[in-house]
Amino acid sequence: MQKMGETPGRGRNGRVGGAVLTPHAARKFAAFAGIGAAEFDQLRAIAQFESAVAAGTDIMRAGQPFGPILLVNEGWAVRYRTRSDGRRQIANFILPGDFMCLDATVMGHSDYDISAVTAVRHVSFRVEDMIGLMERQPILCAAIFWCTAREEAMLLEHLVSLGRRSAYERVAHLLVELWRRLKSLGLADEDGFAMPLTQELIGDCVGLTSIHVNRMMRAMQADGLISCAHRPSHHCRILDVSRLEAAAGFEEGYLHLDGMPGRVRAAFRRSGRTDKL
Amino acid sequence: MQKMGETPGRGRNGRVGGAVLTPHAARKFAAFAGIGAAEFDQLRAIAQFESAVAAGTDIMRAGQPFGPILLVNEGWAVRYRTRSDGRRQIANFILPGDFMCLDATVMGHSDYDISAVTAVRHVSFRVEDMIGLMERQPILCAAIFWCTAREEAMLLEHLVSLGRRSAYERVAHLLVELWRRLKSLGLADEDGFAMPLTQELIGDCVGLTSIHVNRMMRAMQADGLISCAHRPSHHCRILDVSRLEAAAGFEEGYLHLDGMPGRVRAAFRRSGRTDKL
DNA sequence: CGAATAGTTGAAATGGGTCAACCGGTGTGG
DNA sequence: CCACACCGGTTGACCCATTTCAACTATTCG
Repeated sequence: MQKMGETPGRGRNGRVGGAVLTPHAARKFAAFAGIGAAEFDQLRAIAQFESAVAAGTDIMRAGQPFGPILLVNEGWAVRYRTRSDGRRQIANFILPGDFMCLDATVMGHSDYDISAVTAVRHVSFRVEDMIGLMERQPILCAAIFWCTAREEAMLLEHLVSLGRRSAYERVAHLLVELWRRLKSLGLADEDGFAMPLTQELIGDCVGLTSIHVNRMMRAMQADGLISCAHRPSHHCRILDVSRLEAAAGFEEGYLHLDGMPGRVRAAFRRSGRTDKL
Repeated sequence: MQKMGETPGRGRNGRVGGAVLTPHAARKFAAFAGIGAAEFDQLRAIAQFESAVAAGTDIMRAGQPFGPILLVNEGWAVRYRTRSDGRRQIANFILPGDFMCLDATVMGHSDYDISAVTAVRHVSFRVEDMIGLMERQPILCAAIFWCTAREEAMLLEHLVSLGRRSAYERVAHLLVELWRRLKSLGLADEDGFAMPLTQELIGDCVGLTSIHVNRMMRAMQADGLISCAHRPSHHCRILDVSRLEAAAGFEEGYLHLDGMPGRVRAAFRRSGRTDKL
């Protein structure tokens, strides 16, 4: 969590207005909200430019007024809160295709920090543009509402972990969740994924000491559930998915992989005006 | 958490279409989103009827398809998740003026349970009506979005409690939060509030045993921070607000008492069509 | 080469859980 | 009207999961 500031970098594809979006968000919208390419293009049209920030950079700071809404093209970020004594609690990890600062649409300032875990590339949307689009295209409004509802569902499951799961279960649950999310993005293999998190980040996420996270992960290795390699590129391999999920008490319902129900989609489309851009 | 079912009761004021809404929601909307009486009346117009349920009744069950969106007129409810082994984690307490099942606008089924802590009166909104209204009146859409964003902010603070606060701090924090919320509704005195929660509910909220909640509350009494009376009507008196808040590590920012920023309000109103009901 | 970062391991301390008993009020049925 | 059961709160003794403190290793970076 270091110096603020981003390389406004409009990288290799950084034209203003209609910046390049990585396909993750489009796939997510298509799968869950039935958003077609034509509709998604309207979102793409108001994208401002792409920025690239280095690992460790602060992207948003608690108490500060919101800037633009951001959509991650590549890389991992963390959203967290810091207590006055310096102890930290991570709310969630932000992966490609996830929005950051969506609540800028209705709130003046942030009550959380976000910083880049790995190098991150993201595009910006002006709040006013986003509001305008949501009004013109109710189905996109629904899709964005869906994103926040799903995020809240994941936050609730996280709460269950902290309140009612053992240390072993918490770590296992986090690993399964990350793997599932990455797999749905096409960013994980069948048996594991590239793991950029330190044990300290994991601890700050699941409410444990990094030391105890270490012990739990070594226990899981001893139990034949996972195997982790740090060098050269941190990788986490899941040796037995079903046993790991059982150990975590994992139930996938909260990920809402079933998408938006038809009747809702219909209600939102009824007055959609696809013509009027 | 007992039998499902509500008395469709359209109580003493239960006409269909424009049921009576208690002023809590209107005040909340006015204070935070700048929603005027005329705009709020459009919400009132699509309210279906009022229902009354007894304490302990299940209002929503995890895995079930959503019914209508509900707005609490009176009473307390809990939203929680139950693990397969029966352990329970409470997400939040629902007070007068709060919506329930707002995510029915974009999700098919619930991943949480809600049940009535006290007797509860609430009004229903058909999902389709709510979607229609949000499209016609962007500023009401914003207000509802604001409700969910604020709920998420409170959930995040709750996560901080479970992950990074001691038992004593957690209980203190919950008490302060409840008192503040009730006070902003005009439902608490300067020095305390009527407390319908059992120590078991408090424990399920803050991730502790009811036994340990008891110890913490007695310690807080011994420390001169609070004083609780069970009979006849459970009441919690706060003896020293600032010391209690200090003990809790309470920072009010996450309650977002400052409301929606003007520029957002302006953006949402720009295309508002107040005429077209 | 030396410093900083991440992981690993052990021993001791502790916060909160578990088990068990008891109390007081309230409601119910005989 | 009383006896009894039940629920919620209260307290104590003991136990164990996780933290804390401390040391050591391997690796990367300047």
